Amino acid sequence: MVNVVELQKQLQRWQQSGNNVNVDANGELMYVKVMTDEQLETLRKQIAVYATICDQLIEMHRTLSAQQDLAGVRLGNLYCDPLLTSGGHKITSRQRWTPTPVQLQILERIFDQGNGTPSKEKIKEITAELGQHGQISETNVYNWFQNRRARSKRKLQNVAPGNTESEVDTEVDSKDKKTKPEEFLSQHNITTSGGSEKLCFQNPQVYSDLQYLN
Amino acid sequence: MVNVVELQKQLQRWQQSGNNVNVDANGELMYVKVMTDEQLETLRKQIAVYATICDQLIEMHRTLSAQQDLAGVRLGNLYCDPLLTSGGHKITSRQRWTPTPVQLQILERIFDQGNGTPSKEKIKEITAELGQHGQISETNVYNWFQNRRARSKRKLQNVAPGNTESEVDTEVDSKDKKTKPEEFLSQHNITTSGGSEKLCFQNPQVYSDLQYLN
DNA sequence: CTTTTATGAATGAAGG
DNA sequence: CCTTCATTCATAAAAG
Repeated sequence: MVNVVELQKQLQRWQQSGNNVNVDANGELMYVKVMTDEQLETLRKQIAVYATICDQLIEMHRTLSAQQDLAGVRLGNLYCDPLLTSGGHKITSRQRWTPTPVQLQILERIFDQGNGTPSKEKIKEITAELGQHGQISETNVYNWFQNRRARSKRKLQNVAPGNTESEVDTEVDSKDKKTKPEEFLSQHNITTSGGSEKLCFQNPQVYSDLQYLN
Repeated sequence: MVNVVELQKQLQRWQQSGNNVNVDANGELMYVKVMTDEQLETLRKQIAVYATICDQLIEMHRTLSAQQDLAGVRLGNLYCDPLLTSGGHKITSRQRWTPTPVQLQILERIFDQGNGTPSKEKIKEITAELGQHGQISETNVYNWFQNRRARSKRKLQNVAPGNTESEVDTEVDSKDKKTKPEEFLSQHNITTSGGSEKLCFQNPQVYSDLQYLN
């Protein structure tokens, strides 16, 4: 196991050690530090490992944060004001559509008309109408109806059941929120391309003293 | 600007350069490589930068993927409730497959390769590969590709108007998923603790030739 | 300000 | 393929 966080320390130790020698390289005298081939190879390997880690992390980040990152890009119109920037507050606040009271009213009315099938055509019409009362997109309308139907349906299920069975138990079950994310790292040990050594992050050190974007 | 990906190359160049000299260090002759203090300091700085990047990425990853990641990691995937005998209380956990970060990454990569043909054979292969990173079935893979294609296709809707207007309309493009995440990195230039240099990733190199966990 | 709730959005799966 | 549904995630809004 090559511990990554040791890389710097090791180099530093070497740098501060007494490996200084006088060298007569090109005919003149130089004062340099010396590294054996073995030391050099070790260093090279470790750097390679570092590079691999960075690549992996970048890729993971890209995949995982696709939506969030995109959020900043995709909704070009969010009134995401130029953030206060004073306290290092959140930079990319994902903005989601919120229907205005008028829009909501219209939507509810349409929904109550029973036309359970908001076809593409309908969606366009509705969107156009609501657009006069605030910014909106067809996707918003589509989602609204989807959610509206699903939730009204679920509501009925909760009230209706002559629940003789121990069936419906989880209505509010999925409310756990504060799970800690430490574990993920333990799954990402990797192997250096040039060797068979494994490496891992030393959590306490890696997670501490972090001061980014500042 | 110190480009991080140059670190390895630079070291390699140095390693292969003709800096070999005979040194009389301790009274015996050694054949070693030589680094000037300047070179060494440069290397040290770059490694420090690397470390900082890793830390930042880890932290960002942790922050951004807190919930999602955990979902995948903490309970692998659908976890069969073996506790069903203990009391009649069944734990209705998740019944649907959720790709782990690694799986998702692989899937995205395959998808991006343009081979829009998830043939039977391919599916089997992919499933086998992904199976090493978490439970998965061929159906999962099939569905994933179906959904992925269908939904990425849907981003081609309101493109009709040659909308040169400064109209605040672009909410509809929220369906695009393939926007490049380059930007996120540009926001995370950092400063080395010992200096004032900035650094950034050279995207093409960093994002390419990634072959991890293999 | 912190916690809780309501709800817009994302996505795996099913049906045709 | 496309549409639709069920479930889950994330966040604006409300409550404390």
